[in-house]
Amino acid sequence: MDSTIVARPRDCAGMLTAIGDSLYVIGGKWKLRVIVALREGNKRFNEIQRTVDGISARVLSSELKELEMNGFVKRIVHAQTPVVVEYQITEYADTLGEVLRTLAEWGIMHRSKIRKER
Amino acid sequence: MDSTIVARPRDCAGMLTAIGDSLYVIGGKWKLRVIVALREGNKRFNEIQRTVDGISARVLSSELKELEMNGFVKRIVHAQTPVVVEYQITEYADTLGEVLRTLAEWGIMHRSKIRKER
DNA sequence: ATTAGTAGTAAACAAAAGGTTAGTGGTAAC
DNA sequence: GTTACCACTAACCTTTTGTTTACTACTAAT
Repeated sequence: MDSTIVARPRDCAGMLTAIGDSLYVIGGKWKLRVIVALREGNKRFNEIQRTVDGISARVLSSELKELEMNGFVKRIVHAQTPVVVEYQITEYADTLGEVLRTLAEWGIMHRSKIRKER
Repeated sequence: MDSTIVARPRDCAGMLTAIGDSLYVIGGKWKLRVIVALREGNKRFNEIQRTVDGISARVLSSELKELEMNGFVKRIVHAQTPVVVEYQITEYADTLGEVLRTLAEWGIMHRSKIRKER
């Protein structure tokens, strides 16, 4: 048993720092989308770029570096002709499963609400 | 029974558009934090600004306008001396409950992981 | 009488995020 | 022999986001 606030941030302050922590790592326009693309089994740079609609090579490159630094992705270089680079999703990225699920569900719900309102 | 893809986006394309839809509305640095602050019962402009650490008046003002446009917040003006403005969270904002919960839980988990790694 | 709180807005600016274009050096298909 | 794919990256530019300061016009406390 621990007495520190750890599991359920019902209080506003705890909720705010916890959500702040999440957004610091997986916030922004692209990070979650790249993770979703990789969960499907996509692996190569251009493949990811084709899957994640609208992302530029420059931005994808920097997002992948940050995702690697945070332990969501492993970069594997096959030093052959031509150089093939694989991006592999890690087990740690699986901890985002619920976040992705609830976000996707909410997105679907919201879209259908908008459709009805027109 | 409907045959359209609606409930569970296991496929990557559906997941990507659904998450895109969510981020379009609740993405960015501040939106979810302002919603969390309002869920606690906070209501007035300066009160929200004090709760959401780091937000400037200008940004809070524009975030509140967007949140109002998207149906998460109602702005209620009590035209008295001095003018008091209440920001009330709507029922629709409650649909974000699960999203907030999973994000907060992940944030807590991630922080403790980082702590262990040091 | 000064200070602080009420809810903001305008202006000017800085910083962060993102887009576009062009290019590397090699292979492989048409 | 031209085009296209591979995995990027540098340079430059635009857009978005955010900060700071100052200001409104009135009230309540010290």
